[in-house]
This record gives sequence, C-alpha cells and structure tokens, in this order.
Amino acid sequence: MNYSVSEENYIKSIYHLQQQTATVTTNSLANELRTKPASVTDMLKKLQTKQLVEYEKYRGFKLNANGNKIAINIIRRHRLWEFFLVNKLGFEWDKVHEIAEELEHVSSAELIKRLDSFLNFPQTDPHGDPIPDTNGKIAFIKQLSLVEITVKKNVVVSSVSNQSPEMLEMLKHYHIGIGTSIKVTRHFTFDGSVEIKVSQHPSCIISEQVAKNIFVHHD
Amino acid sequence: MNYSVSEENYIKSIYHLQQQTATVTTNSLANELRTKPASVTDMLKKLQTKQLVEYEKYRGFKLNANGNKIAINIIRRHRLWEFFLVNKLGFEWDKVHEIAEELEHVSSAELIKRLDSFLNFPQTDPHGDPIPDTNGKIAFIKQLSLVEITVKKNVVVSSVSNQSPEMLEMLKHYHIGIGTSIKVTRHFTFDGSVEIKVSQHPSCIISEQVAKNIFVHHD
DNA sequence: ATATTTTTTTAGATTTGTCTAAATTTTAAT
DNA sequence: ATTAAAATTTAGACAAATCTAAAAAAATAT
Repeated sequence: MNYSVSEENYIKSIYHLQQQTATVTTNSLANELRTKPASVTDMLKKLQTKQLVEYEKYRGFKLNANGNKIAINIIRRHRLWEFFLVNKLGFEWDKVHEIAEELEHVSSAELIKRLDSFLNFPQTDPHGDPIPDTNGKIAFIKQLSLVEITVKKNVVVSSVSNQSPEMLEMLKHYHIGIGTSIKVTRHFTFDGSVEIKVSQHPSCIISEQVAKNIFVHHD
Repeated sequence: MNYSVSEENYIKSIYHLQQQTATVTTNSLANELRTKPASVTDMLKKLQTKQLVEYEKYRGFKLNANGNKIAINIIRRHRLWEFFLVNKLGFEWDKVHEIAEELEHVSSAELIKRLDSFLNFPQTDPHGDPIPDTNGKIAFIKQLSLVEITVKKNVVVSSVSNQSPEMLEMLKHYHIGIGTSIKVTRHFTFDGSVEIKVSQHPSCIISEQVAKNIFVHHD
C-alpha cells in the first residue's frame, strides 16, 4: 500500500511524539505538524479506517503494529538520505533535515535498497540517530548525556536531542558536532554545569541545560 | 517561485511536445499526461495567470521564456538524478525514468548544485540526452540515426528516441544500449533495413523502423 | 458539585486538481 | 456553403487536505 505525503507526515509525527508519551493528543500533534486540531481529527479518522492507528474519540491515539512498521520505514528513508546528503554531497549536518523531509517520500523500495548498499549500510545518521534496518529493527544505542559522564573519561558525541537553530549555533561555537571527542573535566554541583575539553580547543563550561541535550558514547 | 508537482509535470510535458510541434494542442497534452482534455484546459488557465504559457482559447499554447526556463530546470534535475541512479546506484538505464520522475520535484537548488558536482558535472544522462547546465544551456548533440551512417564506420549509440517497453526489450535482445559500439555493415535499399555488428556478437539485421530510432555519434 | 477553562470534535467552507457531460468552436467533407 | 466530425471549453461535481467557527466533551478550579 502507498500513502500520500500528508499521511506519511502524520504517521511520522505520531511516531516521534510516542517516543515521549505512549499516547498522543490532538493538540500536540497539531502543534508538531504546524496545523490545526480540526485537521488532525480529520486525518485521524482517515488513518483509522486505513488501520494504522488506534483512536478513540477524545481519548488520544497511537500507531498500531502496522502504523509503526510504516513509520519506521519512513524514518529509515529519511536517515539514509541524511547520511547521503552529508557524507556524499558534503552538506553540513544541520542543513539536511528539510531536504531529507522531501526525499523520504520518494516511494521506490528498490531505490532505498540500493542507496543503503551504496552508502555501505550505515548504522546511524549524521545526527547520531540509528538507521532502522530493512526489517524495521532499530539498533538500541545507550544514550548517556554529558551530565551523566564521570570525569576524565573520553567520550564521543553521538547525538543531540534538541536540534533548534539556537542549540545548533551554540554547538558550533563550542566546536561540538556528531563524532566530536570530548573529555569531561569537572562537574559543578552548584548549578549542574559541566566543564569539558574538546580536543584542539581550550576547556570551557557548558550549562546543565546544554549538557543534558548532548548524548555521547564511550569510544 | 515554487510550483506544485502537477504544475511541473504540465510544464515539462508541454516542453517535450514543443520539440515536435512549436505549438501544443489540448488533446496531445492530455494524451501525454494521461489525463482528460478538460483538465488540461483548467491547468492551462492557471499556468497562463502564472505567466508561464502563451495561450489563446481553441488555438493551442506554448511556453513563454519564463516557462521554458522552468521546464529546462526540471529536465536538468531529472537527468542528473537519472545519471545518479545508473552510475552510482547501479540501476539499469531502462529502469530509472519513473524514480527520476519523483526525485525531480524535490525543490532544493543547493541539492542539485551539489549533486551535479558529486557526479562530476556529467554532460548527458544514461539515455544519451544532454543535461542542461545551471544557466539552462543545452549542449547541442548532432543526432545521426543508424540509417544515415555510412558502412564500416564505427559509431557509439548516444540515444534512443522511442523509449517504449517494446523498443527497449528489442534493444536488449540485440545487446544495444547507450554507449554500445556499433559498425554498420550494410544498407538494404529494398526495405531500408540495416545490417549491423555489435562487438562480441554476430551481425544482425534491424528494420528501418528500429534503425531510425537509434541515434549514434562517431567515436 | 458546579462552574470555568481547555481540549477535541463537528459542521460547513475553501483550494487544488481532477472528472463527466453538455455546449461551443474549429476543421474537414461533401 | 452547409453539414458532419473532431477538438476544445464550460459548467458543475467530486476527493483530498485544509481551515474557521461553533458545539460537545473532558479536565480543572473553586
């Protein structure tokens, strides 16, 4: 079965919101999709008749097994394209989201199969998020934020949960990107801020709020 | 300005039909787009108000300078993606049209700029058609069909004008594709058929009708 | 427990792109 | 020059996806 761009965007957004809360509300989805609650209700009826969501009036909704499978496939496409844009076309990792948002709706399965192979079956996208495999399996990556890292351990940035332009600007200022090596040198208990050392750069102190959003793994 | 997928398809189809006849009719466009004449009339009014076509009721229509520029840009995108699909992802050259048909509508100009550079600024797509440059300039490639080639000259297939599945099947049978080296060994004046030799294969005779559709250049 | 606020849904309208059927214009045929 | 045929356009309808405004239900506050 084939779904419209609009349907796919709804499915994807429901999936993303479900990572936070098991069941999604009309308002939050409207907000996520920058549309109106009434539109969400309309589309949800449609997705319900297409057997993609469990939906009870006034009670919120969630993807069923079928909807989940489709969501994961869209995410797979999105992340493979992001990888392509950064690693083959040389885009900056913070510039690819919108373009991948369009490319992900190109529907050929053969295309994605070949793209995956061309890219050498990458495990994570440029933001450090795992790329689901053909069967929809998503490698679990233990997410440790910088606030949880003990001092003097070398770690590598694997993902950044807040991707607002303001956050990305700040990261650029600190010379932090996916793959950047970092050593935590000190935790300040007073305000939770963290002193870090990025190789080639002088140590600096980042607020707890920023540290919470930077996820790393041990190298 | 940004155009819808549907608008872009109309623009592209008008452009293609204009290669044959300077002014395009409602019926021929409806036929090309596999839609109904009434739909064509509707869309043409829209394209007229958007200043992309010259259109007079009952009199046919053609792209104006603006429309032409947009058409060429769509074709540029299409052909670059086709090149990518064949030369990077390893698709067969006769399998890429539909996928490129979707990819061509992804609107980022930066994407196409980088794709072009990633592909090393290719001059022609896998069917041998020239890829327009950034300014919309299309390299003119002298098209000689097999019927016009004098015997014993080595030539290389550069494009095939009829791309119906039947034609492509036949070409595959004769081991002919873009880039294939061919030597014309004989012209039969009785029915216009042509004897050719494809390297590594025994000579064979193709009908005038087929020969007319195979364009080559001297190597 | 009732009233107020917030959330969600319904009803009805709008836009885009399409269609069918009927009307109009052009072209071709005698 | 009429008439018949073909091509094109108009009129009106429809589906998808959206919206606004009003109604209904649920959550909350007193």
